[in-house]
Amino acid sequence: MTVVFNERNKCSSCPIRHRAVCARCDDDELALLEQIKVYRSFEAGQPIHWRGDELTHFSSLVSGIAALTKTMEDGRTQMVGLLLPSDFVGRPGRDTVDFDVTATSDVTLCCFKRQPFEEIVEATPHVAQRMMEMALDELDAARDWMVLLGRKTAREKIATFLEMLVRRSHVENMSIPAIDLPLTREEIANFLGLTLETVSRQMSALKKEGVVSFPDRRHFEVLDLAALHDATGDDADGGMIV
Amino acid sequence: MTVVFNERNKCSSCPIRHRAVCARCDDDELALLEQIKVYRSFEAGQPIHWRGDELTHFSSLVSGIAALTKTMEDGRTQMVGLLLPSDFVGRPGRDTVDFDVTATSDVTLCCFKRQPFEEIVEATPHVAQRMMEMALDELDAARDWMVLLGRKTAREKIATFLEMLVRRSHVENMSIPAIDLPLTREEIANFLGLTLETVSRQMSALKKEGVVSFPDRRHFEVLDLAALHDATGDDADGGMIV
DNA sequence: CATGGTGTTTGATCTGCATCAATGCGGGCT
DNA sequence: AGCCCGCATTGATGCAGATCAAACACCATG
Repeated sequence: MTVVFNERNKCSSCPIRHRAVCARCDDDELALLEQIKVYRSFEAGQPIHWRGDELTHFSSLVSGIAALTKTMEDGRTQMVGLLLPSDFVGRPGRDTVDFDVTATSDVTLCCFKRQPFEEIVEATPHVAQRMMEMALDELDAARDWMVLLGRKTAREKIATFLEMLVRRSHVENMSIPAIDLPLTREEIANFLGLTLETVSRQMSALKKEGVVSFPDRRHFEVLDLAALHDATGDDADGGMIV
Repeated sequence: MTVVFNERNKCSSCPIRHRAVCARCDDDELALLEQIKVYRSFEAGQPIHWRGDELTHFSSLVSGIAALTKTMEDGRTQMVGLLLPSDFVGRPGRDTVDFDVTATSDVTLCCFKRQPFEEIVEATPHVAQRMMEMALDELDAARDWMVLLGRKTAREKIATFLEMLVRRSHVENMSIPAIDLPLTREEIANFLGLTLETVSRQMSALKKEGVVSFPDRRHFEVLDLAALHDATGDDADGGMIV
């Protein structure tokens, strides 16, 4: 399971770094987690996990971006999840996943060996509960995503995607900083069920309209947040949870 | 959470009817569940639950079909889940859902009052574990669905949908019985991210090719299972879990 | 048996996005 | 500097599926 990024997942004070696992753990439990913890690094583009392979670790993303993708026989691929720092990968009770996990930028993971981790999950209700909470968050995100894929126009898809990035980057100051655009055009296309050309065209259109600007390929700034939101097709408070 | 229909969810011997809840419960736990159980009926087309309303019950579907849908401001709607008999609705730890639940045929639900049910979930690890298992099944289904919505052609969508119904109806004898087609063309369209006209056209095409036949609006027969599978775009053993 | 209503099929046309193709841009290398 | 290579943009064209519109099947009801 992967999990949405939001404030409540963060836990900067903890060695394991993620409230997902540790917020309510006592010292003994934390010590246990420390024992089975191991860091792993991946370069941009490197596969983290192949579809169908045994999942030997649960892990949480410390830095970088990773993508969950499914690919059809003929090569069409669809992203089915996007991992940002503090997101979690793992499926209690399952030992495989049927999608690929790939690092789209340099990634470091904090991994927990599967078996001991599952024992902790089973033994401590609050951890099990947290895992359930994360699974449900993920499910909500997947459902919003389904609306996007099934019913939104290319323009709406792009606007929704950019707005999601704005929300996830939760900018405190209102100084319109450049926001990280962590994927290539092709990856964005696979995320949104489009082609890279359409992604590029729609971004150009939004730029021409003065809604956003792109200082470079890997960043963007929102110039008119209201206009961006209008373009998403979402109602006032709704939108993707991802 | 809703959950996929498959054999392991069924539990015909049990009063609550669903292994989802009861398979590993002892007599005391079953008695407890019996106490908080109440049946509710809905007519075809009737709303079971509105988006945002408080979820007062967990329930499992005893008979009929229900759909989870999300609707955009301008009326575009996308189905994000389909409930068949033995499927489960409920989200441990959450009290609302952000989609509508509607009966698409006459429906009876076996409902459990929320609070006592959650207490049971918290107290009995194997029930909590089963809930997690169901959430993950659902997540897998949602992800397959995302590939369908984002990357498949209309023809592939229809074929995948029909094949899913075949799988879920798990026909024992090979006598090609008429399989239930539990949705209107419009509902199928909302399921697949298409228009009803396109659904109708693609079904006609498959009929003309001798892949399937439609004895009436609400049933179909598979004449050439291999051809149907070829049309899905899935590889040999893959496909939707739903 | 006509009547109306709902859901379905089929046809004609339009259009948004995919596809094919060329050009542009920036960053790393020799 | 000059070159290349990966990625991005932009243009021209085609097509799958949407949209608009009409006919049709089925069922209930008077």
